Amino acid sequence: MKKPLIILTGPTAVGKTATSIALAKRIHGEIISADSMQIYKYMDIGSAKICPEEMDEIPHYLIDELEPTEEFHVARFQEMAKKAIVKIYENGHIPIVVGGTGFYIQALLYDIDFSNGSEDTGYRQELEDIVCSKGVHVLHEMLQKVDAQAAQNIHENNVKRVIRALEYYRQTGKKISEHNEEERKKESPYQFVYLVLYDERQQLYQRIDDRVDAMIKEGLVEEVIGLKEKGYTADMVAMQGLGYKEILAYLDGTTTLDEAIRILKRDTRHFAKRQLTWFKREQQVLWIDKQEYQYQEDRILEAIIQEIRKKDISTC
RNA sequence: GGAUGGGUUCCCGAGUGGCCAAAGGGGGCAGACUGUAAAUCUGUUGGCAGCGCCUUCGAAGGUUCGAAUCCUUCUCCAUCCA
Repeated sequence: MKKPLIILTGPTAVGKTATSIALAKRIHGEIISADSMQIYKYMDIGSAKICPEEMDEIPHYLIDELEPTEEFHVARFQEMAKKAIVKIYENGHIPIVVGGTGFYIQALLYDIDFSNGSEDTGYRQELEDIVCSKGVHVLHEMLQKVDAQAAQNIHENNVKRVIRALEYYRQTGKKISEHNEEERKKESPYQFVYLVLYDERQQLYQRIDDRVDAMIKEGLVEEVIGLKEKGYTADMVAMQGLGYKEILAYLDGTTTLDEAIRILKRDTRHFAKRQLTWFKREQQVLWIDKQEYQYQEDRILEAIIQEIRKKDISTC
């Protein structure tokens, strides 16, 4: 019998955190955050991180584990999350993966193989130089020569992905398109329930706007000033998160605060849309439409519990 | 009251006789995604229907084979002079 794994996700600001705590308490779960930003220390307000009081005794993993200077990526997430899962099983509890980073969830759920080498900064730099001097088309043609399928899948303007495909070939001698093809066929090693909290667009966008306003009130600007004072700069991955890059632009005098807030709201909406697109194409997801339950938390929770029971996962 | 500049498709904004349903940007909508993913990238955006038709460039008239583009009047906005 496969081991149980519950995934509770959805677009940003839909209300995952509150529901996750209620669920964890109900089914003896422990929470693993699948969030590319909440892993970082000192970035609390902008990442909408759950605070210790809200956790309400429920153990949380992958929150506040890294310094903003550290790099975080899928492979690392997967490694850390798998360790957390083992620990939770040892505790006799059920792991609940909560967070909005669909890519990370997929990597964990299907145990995608990322074992082939680490990034080769030298080679990447070399490729970036080619883009600068000769343009994106030349780089794309290089990919065309070694992996025609990948070249067809990846638009030449998507330099990051073209570089990764080239890097993959260089490190492994294999085509990334073939690797992806194989990984795609994988079956999940878990007995899982993939829940996506959903709300209609208008409603969601309103919540996003309200949440950004609330973040400003809670001191997002001060938080970013603090990070700046600690020496964290815009070029670090952590500082490219929503809420940080926009406020940083304001602090650097590039925009006014009002403009920064406007952009932040807009970018967050765009982000929510991308998340929804991702979940739509994921297999076996169960959508929990909040409207259907009149936005009542207890009814939403009941619906979730029912879905979990259908999968024969113990909820005692 | 006079002078000048201007009113363009959801918004900003180009276009000064045909190649204009109208550049470009924004926003919206849709999509991709297998080591930066809160990132990166793509498509689409008047209506109906098969490169055809219909409505659109402040309003109404006019010139012309043909107008968002020229003329007339009206209207609104901006700035300046009284």
